[in-house]
Amino acid sequence: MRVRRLHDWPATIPEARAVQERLRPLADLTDLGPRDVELVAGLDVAYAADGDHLTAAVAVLRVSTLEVVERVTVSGRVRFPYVPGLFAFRELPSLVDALEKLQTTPDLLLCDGYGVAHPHRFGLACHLGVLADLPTIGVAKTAFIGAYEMPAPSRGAWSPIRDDDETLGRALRTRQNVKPIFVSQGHRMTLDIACHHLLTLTPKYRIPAPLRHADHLSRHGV
DNA sequence: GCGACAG
DNA sequence: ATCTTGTCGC
Repeated sequence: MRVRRLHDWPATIPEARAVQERLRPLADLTDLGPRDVELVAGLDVAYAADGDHLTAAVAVLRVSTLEVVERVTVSGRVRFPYVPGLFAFRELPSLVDALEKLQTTPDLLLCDGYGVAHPHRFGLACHLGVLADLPTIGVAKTAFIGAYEMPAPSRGAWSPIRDDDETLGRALRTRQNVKPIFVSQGHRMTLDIACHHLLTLTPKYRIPAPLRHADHLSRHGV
């Protein structure tokens, strides 16, 4: 699939911040998303022990069966340090390369990290959604910004992630008695519908199937 | 000013 | 993210 080139990859923190400010208005948080979602892609990046090389992976699954229909891997190098709030500039360059190798076009992208629940309301999921021009959901494994209360122990239970008077996402329990995942909107997807999709994509483990496959693919290959 | 801080 | 063993629970 094709990915829009809306900017060069910045090398400094001020440049990266400027890119976020410029792209933020392009993220759509009101669109309900596609009526039918058949193919969902999970994206993840694994780092080599040397801290310089990395592997970006994309796994596309058919929602109805959760079978993997396509896998793509790309090896690259770290181009940006890990800075909370600028995480996208570390992983997106290689993830975009991987997406461009994809033969199929997913209906929805699941990102490892936050979307709008971000210090400047433009996390990796929003960023990738704008560049790929596709609906995206941010799925994080640990809390970042905002406050939340632990949801009830049953699968499907959730509680809002809030920052003062705004709701930034949800702590969603995808498995009974297992700590929740942190969901936030990326692009062209409602928070409510996002959680709906995520529960469908998480029949057995804590992490949604597309992201589990991408994780394994990025570090073990296949 | 200090600490915290997606992966 | 990555470096790492055993162990509790469904």
